[in-house]
Amino acid sequence: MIAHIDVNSFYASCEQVFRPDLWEKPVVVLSNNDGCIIALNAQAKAQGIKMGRPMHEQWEEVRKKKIHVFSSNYALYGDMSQRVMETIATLTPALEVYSIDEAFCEVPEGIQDLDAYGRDVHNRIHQWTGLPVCVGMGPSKALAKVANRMAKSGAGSSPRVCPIDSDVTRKALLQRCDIEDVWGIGRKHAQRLRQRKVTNAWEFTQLSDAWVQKHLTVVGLRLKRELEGTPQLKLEESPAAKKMIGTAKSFGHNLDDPGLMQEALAWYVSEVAQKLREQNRLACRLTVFVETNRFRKDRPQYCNQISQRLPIPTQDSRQLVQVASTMLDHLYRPGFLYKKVGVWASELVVPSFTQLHLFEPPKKQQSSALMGIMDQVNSRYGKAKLRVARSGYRRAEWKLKQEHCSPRFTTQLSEIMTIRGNTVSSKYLSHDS
DNA sequence: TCTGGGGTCCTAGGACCC
DNA sequence: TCTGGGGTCCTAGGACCC
Repeated sequence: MIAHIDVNSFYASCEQVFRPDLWEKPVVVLSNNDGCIIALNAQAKAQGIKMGRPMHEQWEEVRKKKIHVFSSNYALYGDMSQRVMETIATLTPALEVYSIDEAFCEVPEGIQDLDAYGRDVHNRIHQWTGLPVCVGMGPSKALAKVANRMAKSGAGSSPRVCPIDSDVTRKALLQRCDIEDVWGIGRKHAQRLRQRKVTNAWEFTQLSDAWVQKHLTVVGLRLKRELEGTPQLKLEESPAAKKMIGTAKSFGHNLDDPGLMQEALAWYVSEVAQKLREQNRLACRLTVFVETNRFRKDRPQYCNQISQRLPIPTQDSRQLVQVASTMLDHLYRPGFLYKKVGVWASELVVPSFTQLHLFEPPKKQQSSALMGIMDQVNSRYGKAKLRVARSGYRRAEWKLKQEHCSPRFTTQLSEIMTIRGNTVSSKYLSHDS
């Protein structure tokens, strides 16, 4: 039996944990650049706020309804996530961390009362981290996901908990699960299925294998089996090695200055290089791309990318920045207002399996010693304190906008809360609290 | 004016091999 | 008039996830 656990409105809930003044209040969290709403709690939903909509259309409404707004604070969410996962690990023999706010785990052998187990999981996480979760259980991952969905909508056996432990409940819950809400059915597939009069998960399981495979590929077929109760997906206890590592962020303002774009790119490439070193991988291929703002109908649009195999696989920030910079020179066209530049490292290899170059002697040791020192300095004194010269002197002119960020309560000593007597006080709390 | 970021997997089609 | 078969590798694009 597999359990699926996820935190309700994770980002919004993280913001609320350290702000008792916001408990029971509507809270939303914004995407990078404060562009869109990417998380909202039940109170904000109840006020009619919608996920994914651009903020510039909603500011007025948000102010009028006194919704509390936060920029995303990944230092906080990442740390809270780790605490949740560590808590779940105390209640299961096997855990798969599926995303920042979700996990699959094995229900321990010999558990008779699934409902009680689900409540235990919920209570422990709530007590240890302050975060609310829902727990779904079923014989396959997809069914555990459906069960979780149902737990959220209150169709479970007790609040926040829902086991699928018989064919009767399986059928009943699949019938209550809209086709759009099935894990693996996105917007396009849902549309196509609706055209075939398939409106819920149960009807999906009644389609022929041939049709499903033809229109939804083998992935869809696998999903159908999972929903029928035959597990197709194993619990992945150790995270798979990354196949690509990249970063691509919108600028705070649109740019036409190639020098600033080079700075931003060098910064992103350095982040990617650091991740490569953390994960002990060398990149054999680098891809750089640029984009203008596709929403601006009044401006000419341009997007393009270049991908290049590296002569020698590397994780050295300097080499990667240099290659990427030349690629950007080729991509840049004057006369456009650029919104985004991005970079992906791919064809990642383990250092010991690296193919040597016939003509260039390896300089690996120097490079890795220098990069090692750079990483150490930065981990001690702060991100990018030591960096490639090309990046980041005029960062204010391109970095993303984050005007509503909460403190890094759990990972930065200078930002933790202070508590005096029975009042919670912090310079970050709003004045009316 | 302002519209996210970081990924994975699958398929089709073209280029190429003998 | 009639122009093969079996295979690999690569890329682009589309779908999905959180």
